[in-house]
This record gives sequence, structure tokens and C-alpha cells, in this order.
Amino acid sequence: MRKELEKTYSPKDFEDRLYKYWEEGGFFKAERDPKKAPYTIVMPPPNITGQLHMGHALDCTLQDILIRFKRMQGYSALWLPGTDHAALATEAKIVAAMKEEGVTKYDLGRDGFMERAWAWNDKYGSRIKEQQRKMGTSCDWSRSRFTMDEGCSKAVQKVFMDLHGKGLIYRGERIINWCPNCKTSISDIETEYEEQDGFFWHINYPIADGSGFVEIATTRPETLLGDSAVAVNPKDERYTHLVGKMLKLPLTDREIPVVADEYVDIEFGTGCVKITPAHDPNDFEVGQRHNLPVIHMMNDDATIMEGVGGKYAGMDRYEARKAMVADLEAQGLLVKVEPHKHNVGTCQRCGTTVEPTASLQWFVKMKELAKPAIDVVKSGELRYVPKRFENSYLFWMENIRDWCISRQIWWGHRIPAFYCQNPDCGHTEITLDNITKCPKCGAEVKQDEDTLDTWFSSALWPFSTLGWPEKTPDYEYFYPTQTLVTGYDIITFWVSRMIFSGLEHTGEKPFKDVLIHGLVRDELGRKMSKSLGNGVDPLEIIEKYGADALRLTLVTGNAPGNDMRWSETKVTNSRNFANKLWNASRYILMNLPEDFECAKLPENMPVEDKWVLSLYNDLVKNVTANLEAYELGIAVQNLYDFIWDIYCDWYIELTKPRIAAGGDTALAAQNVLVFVMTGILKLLHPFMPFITEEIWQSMPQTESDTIMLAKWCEYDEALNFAKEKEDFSRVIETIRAIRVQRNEMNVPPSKKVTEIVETKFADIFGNAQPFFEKLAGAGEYTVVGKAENTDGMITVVTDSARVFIPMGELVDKEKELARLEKEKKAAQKDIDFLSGKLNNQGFLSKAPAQQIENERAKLAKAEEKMAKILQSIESLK
RNA sequence: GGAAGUUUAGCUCAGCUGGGAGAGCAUCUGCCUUACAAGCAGAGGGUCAUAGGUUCGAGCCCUAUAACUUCCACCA
Repeated sequence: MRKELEKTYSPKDFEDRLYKYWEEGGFFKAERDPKKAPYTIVMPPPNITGQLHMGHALDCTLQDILIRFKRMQGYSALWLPGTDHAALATEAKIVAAMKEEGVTKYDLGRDGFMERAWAWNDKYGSRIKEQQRKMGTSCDWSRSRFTMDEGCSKAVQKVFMDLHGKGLIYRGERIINWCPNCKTSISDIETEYEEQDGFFWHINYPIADGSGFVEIATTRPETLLGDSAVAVNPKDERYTHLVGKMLKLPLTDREIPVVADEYVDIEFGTGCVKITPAHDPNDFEVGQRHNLPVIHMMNDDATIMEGVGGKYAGMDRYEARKAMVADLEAQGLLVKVEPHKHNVGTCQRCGTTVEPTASLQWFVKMKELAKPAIDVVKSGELRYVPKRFENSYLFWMENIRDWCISRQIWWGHRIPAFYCQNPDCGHTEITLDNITKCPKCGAEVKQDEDTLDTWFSSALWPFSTLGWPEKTPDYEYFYPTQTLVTGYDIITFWVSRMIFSGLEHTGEKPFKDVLIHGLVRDELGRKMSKSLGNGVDPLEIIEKYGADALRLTLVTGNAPGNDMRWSETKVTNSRNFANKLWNASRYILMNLPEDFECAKLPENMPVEDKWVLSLYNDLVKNVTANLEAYELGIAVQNLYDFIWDIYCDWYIELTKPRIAAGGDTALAAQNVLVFVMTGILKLLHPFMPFITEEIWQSMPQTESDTIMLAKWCEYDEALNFAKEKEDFSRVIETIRAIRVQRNEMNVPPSKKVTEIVETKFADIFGNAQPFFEKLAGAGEYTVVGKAENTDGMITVVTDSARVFIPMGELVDKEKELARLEKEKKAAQKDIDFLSGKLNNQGFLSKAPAQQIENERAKLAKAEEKMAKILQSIESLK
């Protein structure tokens, strides 16, 4: 029994119900079917801190379109969902929440804190999944994963052990970016630089032998406490005599040497640079080259250290700066202060100015890992869509630095390193066992307090989620995956790391294509952000317009990789389109006979049926090709245009007189209507899953209970009626031309007029009588080979026909003549253009034959039209 | 400093391998025509940023310029 459609389109009434139907029906579940080819997408796991925002909504929509499309095409389509523990972001949130209660994580201790964090995960990890359901995501929830679940953790440990075994993981002292607020290291890509107004302090360092001063310039005078040298360029003749001499470091009782190093820019500042190896990456390298001591002078909260700090110890870095500058001035060592703009690194999470600090951290050696990851993209085996994103990927990969993977936080995968507490032994054991005694000396060991960078686990996502390192059936069948869909903002963070990790650990690229999308910006083009409060909540939009309208909005008019601007009127358009489809379906259903079973194309179809079937057939080809090419915006445009402009505005209107007439012609129309509609629903289903399902279930079809599992449409040569397509477009063109004239002459649609059609296409126009009556306001309608006695009539000219309409008192001969003269001019312009082209030897000899053919056909039409215009002008004179 | 992107109708944007400039919204005109006023039928509106070049032919390819955006690197 078919379901009735409600009179008005109200997505709220069925979207949740249908999602439940799909989920309970198990239609999202991917089976390992050896007879089918797998198609796998792993979902970029959202943070457990998060709730669904427009970025997720876009991400979800694109992936769901692809997966539904492939599923219908007959692939065993797996879309694997999950969540990310998002180490830093989550821990920061939990710590903030605890602060409200007046509790710090140190109060709770490591175990207590972890308990809270897991509770947090239970609470928020599931919330986002509920929101994704609202979007209609057809992912396989039974395979849902979490970056810190048992399997993913095993994969992380295995990778750590393997990389360590290969010598690719090491512990070393490096300058890292330290956030004094989060009290952890942050990676380079988590550091954001902003231009700040600062100062350049010129300070005199006295030469130890009393022979004068060396003037250095610095933006950070407080780091003076950690200076271990002053460097000059070896080619800088101003200072050659100083190299090797000792300087008195102001405000301290230390002496430091002058060293020569290429790093110093002769032109910049004074040409003398103070070297602070513990607090500047470049200085650190200079220090290594010259064996300078690394003098730490700051605590992890950016206060000055006891011991080196002297009277400044305990002061905050900025406080100390002030005090020290004042003291230098008092001692007459401050030469001058210049305003200076410079870039300052800030923590992406909290905005605090980061402190570059030398610190013992764990690193992954990247050079070796990067190489195959570069090759696989360069060779085209792994493809970015659009291609331009390969540039930034390759640039990053080719200039890669070692990856600092340790983080001084608790929420995450703890580093499996155990340090022997016996200072004479000092052994470090890397092991997955929970050891308490040093295997070398038997003394106590302590595990590293740090955890791994969150991207360390998400880098393994495409295979850890499928069971790797076990060779599980899922892993064997679904890996490597096909398409990864994500925003360009995390190419370096995530995509690149998945690529080298996949290649290194599984020996295969983790996916074939990377589909990159842009950002959803607000109406003014700004990023949507919490701080600006300009974010639009997808759930509110769904509540108001339905998930289908939101989904359609997010793919309409957008090319891959481009940002899009949000506006609610776009959603309104999408909803209107859904409404259009809804009503078109209602029209079909309400006109179907009780006993109508299933669409079967009749033997003998009139020209308009063949016309619409041909266009539908083209649509199938185009939509499929565009989906294959990830041109989702174009695919949806194809659908929109066909459904609205062809199917609704023309074909449905054309069926009205036929259905009213009843009999065979009505039945044929009904069959074609249903046939094309079921096809449209399938083609549109990936984009708008809910409405298409709701309509599908009320359509007379026997293919499948759910449209989700219906078979994707295929181009069918038998539906390609080139002649009818061409023929019927003549009718449409003529009807349009009549409408223009009626409109210009202010003839109301209700007024029926006589139309005499003079044409050589007697059969086409002869059969089109009901259409002219319905769509062009024809009262009496005759088709003739040669019209006579046309005085007092206006003439509508197309290249297929002349239509004479007696307009009585409305017709002004002069005006009519003027109008035709204007048309003649336009037609002449066409002819000139086309014949100019066809008289051009260069064009004739070099253009492809098909092109020349096209131009000839166009010219022929233009000339036909011209002949008709001339004829009309002649008869008016 | 390096790189990428953008520049097309009043607004937001499409325009796939070069072959007479498109959509939606907005504006204007006329319509409640039994699927739909969340609609129907029409109209107006563009030197495709600028200047060169390649080509029979350029919005599309090449070079330069300008403006805006983003990413990367960060000079004390």
C-alpha cells in the first residue's frame, strides 16, 4: 500500500522517523561482500569537546553524498565514524570546568583526573553523534571508534615501539614553543603568529678588558639573564677585532665571549646579536655550533628562575623586563629604545604569548618518513582535489622538521618510556609492560609523565580504526580507503601525517583521493568563531528548514576547495526547491489511477515524452560524471535545472491536457512521469536523503523498500531520441516567443487568442495544439503551410515558424513594423557573426569539424529566421 | 620573505578539456492558471580587475600590474 504525501512539505514530520527506519533497518552497515568492490571513507573524527558546527555539517554532507552515491552504485560502502580525544583542547576544557569548582588537576592527581576525563568523554562523545544523525549521515555506527579506545591505543603503542625500534623516535633537547599558561609544549603548527608593536632595546655590553662597549639590539631584554655569548658576522669588518674577546654581561657577574657566526645579518640592527641558546631557536643552533652553555632562566610559568635570576627571581617575564630595563638605564648601559614591529608566537588554544624554551622532548625523525609521502603525491598515486592543495602539502613535506610528539598533559596516550631513578645507571627503557624496576640495575623506574601529541593517534586513523595492527577481515577488505574528505585547514596537521604514517606502517597509501573543502564563513565573509559569536547552529537551521535544505545549501554553488559565505536566504532557496519537488510528486500521485502499478515506458510515445526522456538520460550521465569527478556543486546544479526548468515547468505542464483527456495518452504520460520521477529521486537522494526517501515510499515502484538501497541510474542509449529532442525544442521556443509578445502587449493570460502557425514542421506543431492552448493562450489554433490574409495580425517569428495572432485594436502597424525591424537587426547581427566565422579561412582550416558543423547549423537557423522576418516586413508594407 | 587563492550582473557565487556570458537573491511588469504564492509567465541588468601576449577564436592559456584573502617561514 502506497503512503499518501502530506499536503505541505514539512520535513520535521518525517526526517527523524526516516533516520530511525534506516538505522534500525541496518542500511548503514557495510558488509564485507567478496562480490562487491569496497568503497571506504573514514570520517574525520570530531573533538569530544565539540558540538556540531557548520564546518562539520559541510564535512558530513560531502561525505554522505559520496557514500550514498557509491552505495547505490553497488559498492560495499563503508563510512566509518568516530571521535577524537583532542588532547590539549579537551584537557583545557576540563581544567576550566574544574576551576569553576575550585579544583586543580594536581589536587585530583593523575588517576583522579583521568577518571573525570573519561566521564567527560562519555557525556560529550555521544552528543555529537546525535547531532550527526540529524544531518542524515549514513555512517556505520556499529564500527564507531575513538582515538583512545583499546584498539586505537594498541595501534599507537605499536607505532611508537616500531618507530623507536627503527631509530626514528628520539629524545633530545630542542627549542620548543612553551605555553606558560597551558604549561605544555605546543607544536609549531599550533603556534599562531601575530604582529605586535614592541621595542628594540639597544644595550651596551662592556668589553671585559675595559676597551669599550659592544652595542647589541634586542626585543627581549629579560632574556639577557640567559645569554651565553654575543655573535657577529665573520665578514663584518667592524667587529673582527672583537671576536674571541670576553664581555661583561650587565646585571650579572658573568662574562661571555664574542663569537663569529654566519647567522648574523650585518645589515640588521647593530650587527651584534646576544645569544640566548635556551630561549631562541636560532640562538640554540648558534650555541650548538660554538659549544655554548644552555642557560635556562625561566620557570615553566614564565617567571624568572632562582639562581640565575638574582634579584629578578620570581618576577613574571614582563615584570622582569621592566625592572631590568630601568636598572640598565640607571647604569647608563641603555643606549636607546626604538619602536619595532615584530611577530610574536601565541598559543592557538589560549592566546598566551609562547616562550621558546630549550627542553627535553620526544621527537620523530621526519626526513625518511617524508620521502615516500612526497613521492606518492608527485607520482599522482595519491591525488588532492583540487590539485592546487598539493603545492602546500609538498612544500610542507619537503621542508619538514622533526615532529615534537610529547605534550605535558595527562589526557592522551602516555609515553611508554621508563627512566631509571638510579643516577649512576640513568637507563631509559621503552616498553609496553608496566615495569617498576630497571631491567639494567634493578632500581626504581618512573614512567614519563608526558602524553603523545593528539595527532600521533589521529595519524593512524584510516587503519587503526579497521583493526590494524591485527590483520582483521575489515582491515583486509576495506583498507586502503578511497576518499578522505576534510578542510584545507588541517592538511598539514592531519592529512600529511596520515599519509606518511600509512605508507610507513601499512606499506600502502591510506586513501586514494583527498577531497578538500573550504570554510563556511559568515555573511560578512568572516570565519565563524565562538569569540565573534557569529556561528550559525546547524541544528537550529535543521529545525527551521530541514536537514535536506541545509545539505543542499552547503553544496550548491560551491566549487571544491573554495570557501562559501553563509546566508539564510540560500537555505530558503533550498527549502523552496524541496517544496517544489514535493509538490511535483503530489501532482503525479493525485493523478495516478488506483490500479497503477509500476512505470513501464509505452511502445509509442509522443514527441514530448521522448524529449523529456532524452534530457533525463543526459542528466543521468552528467550527474554521475560530476559525482565521480567530485564536482558536487555542478551535479546538484544539473539536478536543480532539470527538475525545476524541464520537468516541472515544462513536462508536468504538458501532461495536464493529456491527463485531462484520459485514455492512452494519459496513461503514457503517467508512466513517463513516474519513470522520470523515480529516476530523479535516486539521483537526488545522496544530496537530499530524507525528502527523496519520503516520496520514494509513496511512489509506485517495486525496486526497493528504501531508496538507499535502490540501484543508481545508468545512461541508456535506448532513451536517447536526438530527433525528438530537437523537434520538441522548436515547440518550446515558439511558445516562449508567443509569451514574450503577449507579455509585452499586456495581454492577460486568461485572454484566449487565435493563433495561426505557419511552419514546415506540420506534424510537430499539429500535434502540439493542446500545448499552445494551455501554455501560449491559444483559443483557435491552426497549422498551415502558408498563411494568408494576415492583415491586422502581429507576427511572432522563430526559426521554426511564424505565428500570426489577430490582436484587433491592439495592433499598431507602425509599431509592429518597428518591432520587426529591430528583430531583423538582431538576426542580421547573428548572421554576420556566424558567416564571418565561417568565411574565416583560419577557422575553417583549424577548428574541429564538429565545431564547424555546429556553426553551420546555427547559421542555417539564423537565416531561416531572417527569411521569415523579411517576409513579415514585406507583407506589412 | 616564500607560496596559493580570489577579482564575472546591485548582492552571493557557478562557468568542467578555449568555440556567441549563467544561476539564485534583489529590481521591474503581469498573473491566486486545481502540484506548488515556499508559486507561474516575462523583462531589465555584465569592457568577465588592468595592460600586454599566444590562438582562426580567450572569462578560461602565458607574462606583468593592482586590490583583497589565506597558508608557510619567521631576522635578533
